[in-house]
Amino acid sequence: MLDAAVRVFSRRGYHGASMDEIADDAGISKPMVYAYLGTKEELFVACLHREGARMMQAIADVVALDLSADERLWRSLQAFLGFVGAHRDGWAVLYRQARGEQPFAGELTALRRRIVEVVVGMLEHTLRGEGREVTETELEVVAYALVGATESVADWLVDHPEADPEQTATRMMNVAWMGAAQLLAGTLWRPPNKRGEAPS
Amino acid sequence: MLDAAVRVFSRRGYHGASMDEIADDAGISKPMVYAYLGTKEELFVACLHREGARMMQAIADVVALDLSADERLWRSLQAFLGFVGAHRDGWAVLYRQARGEQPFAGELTALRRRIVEVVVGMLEHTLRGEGREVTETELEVVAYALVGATESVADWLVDHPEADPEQTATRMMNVAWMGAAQLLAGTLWRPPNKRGEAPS
DNA sequence: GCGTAACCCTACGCACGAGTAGGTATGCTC
DNA sequence: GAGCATACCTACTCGTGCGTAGGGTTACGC
Repeated sequence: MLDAAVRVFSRRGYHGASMDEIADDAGISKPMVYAYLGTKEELFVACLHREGARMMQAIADVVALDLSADERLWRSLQAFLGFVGAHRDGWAVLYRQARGEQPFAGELTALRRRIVEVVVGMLEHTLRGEGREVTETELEVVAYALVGATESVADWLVDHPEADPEQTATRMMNVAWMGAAQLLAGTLWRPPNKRGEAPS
Repeated sequence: MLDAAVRVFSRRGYHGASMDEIADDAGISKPMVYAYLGTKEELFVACLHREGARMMQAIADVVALDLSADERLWRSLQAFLGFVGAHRDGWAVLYRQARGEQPFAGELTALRRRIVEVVVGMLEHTLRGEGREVTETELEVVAYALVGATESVADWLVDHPEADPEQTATRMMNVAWMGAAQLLAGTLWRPPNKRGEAPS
């Protein structure tokens, strides 16, 4: 039922998808779709929520495990990339469609916010262990960078079906974690200060 | 003229924007829009090309400079984030709208491909200098990760107008470059191999 | 067998917006 | 000043697709 909607939305885009086609794909008629799931907008939101919840679940399952910081990150990346690999349609709906349409951008932002919070939590947890202090904004930017990097690689993965999600996760680690490891160790990169600018 | 189109597209989205509104915003009438810029689709492509070209130019200008690897990356990040900060509408059109719509996804993929190639070039150039060998795929994944991370941070920047693009670029460096620095130095993260999996 | 109710369909109304036809004003040529 | 071209607008046609009204079909009660 929702599956059909997700398929069609992912093929045609939100606007390109007609309720007729969704009904057709689901093997029922249009009024039934309206009876069960309401308007097109409600239907799309329902898809969004289900796919989003599934994704969060896949990640949360891994984060909940009691693992070392690096392995937890690696496993999360695997979970995320694995999920995207296995639910390409859902991913397309979530990230390629929802983002552009104002009515849904908010939903997506909320989802992403939850993911970022998970990542911030992981970073914070590790930092606490190391006894270092970092500002909230700092963490947020880093988390956004990690999440964005992973999303981008997920996109790449969708376009390269021959690639192995697990190996890709490992490659991600080679950028993300090695960078984060430096940060956690307190090594900072500083801009060259040639023109005598006053540091903030 | 195109400016008005970019504004409206960024506010309403591709489908949400009506030619009437674009004409109105531009201070002319609809037939004039058709006379000057053709159909809605052609108009959008024109916006895409202009904004894309501007962005590439902003980056290319910096990449062309003869700089050390880290400073070049940092300056590129600054150029990119600075551009996004200064052209939020254009960015919204490019990345939030074009991505979801099949007719334009190709254009965007091409643009992104060019950016990735620039990044791959930077990485390769540096690696050559270090005398190390890495596979093309490896580089591509890393480049996608960097580009994605930056796009994501750019999005964050759009939603946080109070943030300073330059400082944000520096923060990005703290993830991207410190990670890349490890890679360039040949330090690799390897997955824990608890369950006796055969390494590939 | 007939009423009735649950269920699902075909076929439509209606709004919206892309693209255009035909008219009007302003300036330029002779 | 008549003829003409250029620049622009108002007002329309027409397709498309969301949402629904009203009809057919099956199953059950009496």
